[in-house]
Amino acid sequence: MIVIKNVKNMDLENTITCGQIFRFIKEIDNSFTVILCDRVVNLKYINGELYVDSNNEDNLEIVIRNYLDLDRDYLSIINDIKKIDSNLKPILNNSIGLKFIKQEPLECIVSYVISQNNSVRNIQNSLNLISFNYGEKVIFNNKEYYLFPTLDKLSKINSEEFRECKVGFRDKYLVDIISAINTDMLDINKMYDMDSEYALEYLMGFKGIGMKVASCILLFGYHKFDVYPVDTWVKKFMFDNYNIFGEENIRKYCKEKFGIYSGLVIQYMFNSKRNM
DNA sequence: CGCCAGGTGCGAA
DNA sequence: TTCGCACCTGGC
Repeated sequence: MIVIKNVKNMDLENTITCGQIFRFIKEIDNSFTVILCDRVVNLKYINGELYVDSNNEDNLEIVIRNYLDLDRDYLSIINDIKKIDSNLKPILNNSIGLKFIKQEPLECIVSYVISQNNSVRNIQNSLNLISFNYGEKVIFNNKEYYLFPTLDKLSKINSEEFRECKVGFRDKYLVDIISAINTDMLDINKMYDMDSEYALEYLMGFKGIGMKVASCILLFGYHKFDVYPVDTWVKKFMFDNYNIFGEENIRKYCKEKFGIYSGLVIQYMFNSKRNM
């Protein structure tokens, strides 16, 4: 167990449960157990201190600081956005403490391909099945957990085996995309350096990745904050509050108004549906 | 039962 | 280029 002190403006529950990640467990003591790519961690936030327990304590503070993006000043970003549009104050105040989790690109890509036309519960179920069947077993606090499989393991799963993990018609997309990653046709490292617009087009060149999924991958897997998934909730919000209708109009409006913060603003809008 | 879930690919106009 | 539709799965 380690303690990370002086963690300001942290809404751990919202950050974990707002839909960025799928593999977490809310414990009865209000802590959260989260399965990262290489370890299982239990997180508890009390009065500005983050208590972190894990089966693997190597570089634990660094790993968690990076994963939860603790060193970015989200409060000043939120204040900047308020200056751009004061009408967003209620939503922004509601999102104080929401961090953007730095996900592993590979798991992020698989997760969001599965997410298309799917429910959160089904997505979680599929990802847990894939991990159970093909991932490394980890014992933590006397319980068994399964890490998300490595690329090598994933690349050996065929479409029928994916179906057994209840991914449905997305099986073929997964096989093809994972094969592309494995052969560097889809270079998941190169995307860090790509311009957002280019990276979107690049990802959408693969079947099973449309605008929504590509946006989520770049926002959550690569922290490209100028990319924004426009979903049904955001559409409703924009229509109700700005009388703007249609995905393209929403994109244009947000890009002009919020620029490099567009992705954050959109996520705050999405997040607001949960608590307001 | 039928409908829908943080969509996407496909074929038809 | 745009439009409508089918699609695994599980919950309601």
